[in-house]
Amino acid sequence: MKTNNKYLAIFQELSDRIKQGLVKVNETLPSENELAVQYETSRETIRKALNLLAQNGYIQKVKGKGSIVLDVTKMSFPVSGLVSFKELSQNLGRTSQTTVEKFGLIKPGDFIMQQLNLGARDEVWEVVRSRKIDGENIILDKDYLNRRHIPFLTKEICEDSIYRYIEEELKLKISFAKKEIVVEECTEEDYQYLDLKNFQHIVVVKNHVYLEDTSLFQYTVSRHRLDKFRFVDFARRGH
Amino acid sequence: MKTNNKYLAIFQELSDRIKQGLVKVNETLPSENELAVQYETSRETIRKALNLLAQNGYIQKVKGKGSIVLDVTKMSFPVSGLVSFKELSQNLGRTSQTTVEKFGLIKPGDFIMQQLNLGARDEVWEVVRSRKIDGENIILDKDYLNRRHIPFLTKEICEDSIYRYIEEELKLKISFAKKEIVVEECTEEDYQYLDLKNFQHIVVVKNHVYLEDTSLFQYTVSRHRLDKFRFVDFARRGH
DNA sequence: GAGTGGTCTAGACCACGCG
DNA sequence: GCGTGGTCTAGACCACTCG
Repeated sequence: MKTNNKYLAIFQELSDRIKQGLVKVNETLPSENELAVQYETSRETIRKALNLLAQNGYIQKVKGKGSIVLDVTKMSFPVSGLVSFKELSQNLGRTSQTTVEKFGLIKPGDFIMQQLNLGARDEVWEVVRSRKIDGENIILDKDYLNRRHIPFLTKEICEDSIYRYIEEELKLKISFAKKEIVVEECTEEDYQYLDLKNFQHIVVVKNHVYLEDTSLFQYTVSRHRLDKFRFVDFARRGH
Repeated sequence: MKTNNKYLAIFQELSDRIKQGLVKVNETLPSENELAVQYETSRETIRKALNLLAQNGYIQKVKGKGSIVLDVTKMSFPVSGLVSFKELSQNLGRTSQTTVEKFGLIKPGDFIMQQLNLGARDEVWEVVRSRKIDGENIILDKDYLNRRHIPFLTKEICEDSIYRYIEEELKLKISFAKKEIVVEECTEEDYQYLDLKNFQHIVVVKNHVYLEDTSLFQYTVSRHRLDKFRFVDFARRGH
């Protein structure tokens, strides 16, 4: 939202135009020199903006030719990166509902202690939430938050969005995550909280989430019913 | 492998050091100004290298402090991005074996025509390969390659690596892919070629792969046995 | 040969963390 | 106040595409 940054503003403007289809797919953008004149800035600043566009799949830069606009409509919606459920469902525009199934401050067991690099004295917030989409409980989110970073938390916050609270109220900066996707057998807990039909397996997304100062503050497990799971990504081949 | 690029060379050197543990986790790298002196280059060039390190999860840059080294050992290895099976299994260092189950030039059906944006006259190479790891057939790869881009192909090439052939022999530049991960019910074909035990579902990774000139040349479906599937990624939260 | 993007430079000013 | 990374500039040379 900051408009201090010239290159971010340019990136926003160009990506919006591409998303809205105002620029034709497979045609080139104006050259870097032209853009530099148009935006009254230097070429390096334009290049920063264009590199962002390329990283996010909006354009393909070809040496000697120009920056070709890619078809971004077919992507439907990239769900890679680090996005909270509330942000995700808002983007999807689907009716969704969150139920807090478990909430409390606990002394972590060995597994969680290890996942969060905790000492014997540390406490964590344990939050288990089910997500209902189009009338079915489909996702079970289990969060473990280090109390050192999140001293205070309520059930009401968890019903809304933990990330919103952390970023807007606590002013902490969530920075990056190590993410793992695997498939596991359903547990009793899954059957208890989700509408699982006859599925015996469940897709599990595990996240270790870090703050800007590189401290690990959250371990999250997101369990998705097989038939409703979808992960979309844009990948570049690095040379 | 090119060492023309100063910033790439610096990125390689620094990432190697971090991977080998020669730099301590949670300590900072030398400052950008120091590195600029050490490598006899300008600060912007150093910053290009450091940005690459940050994007790939090696460091976290903090304003006013420095570039903090992250623990890259716990990542095992990120399998995101765009990597062929041969490259992947080499990185894993596991015994693996590829069997070409089907190979030929076909007139594509409606579905493949749509996936590859083909016309009525176009032909595609259809390649079905099973991958045996540690004695079990676990992955079924189905590739569809546009003959306009790959005029010639042999079974022997498919037994080795199609990507190696495309990049090293044909000198084509594979550039980016749109990737989707879902879970589907097993098909007859899955049961025929894979050691599926009693699993009823299978993880499916679908890729649309593009060349540097943004032309779509390949549609790939990679079907993984549930219990052996694992996807690891490093994600940054964009603001 | 003209135009494109890719790399690199040497400087400048700013916002932030820390003592 | 000092050092850090973040942004921005104006210029340079190169490799590449295309007519």
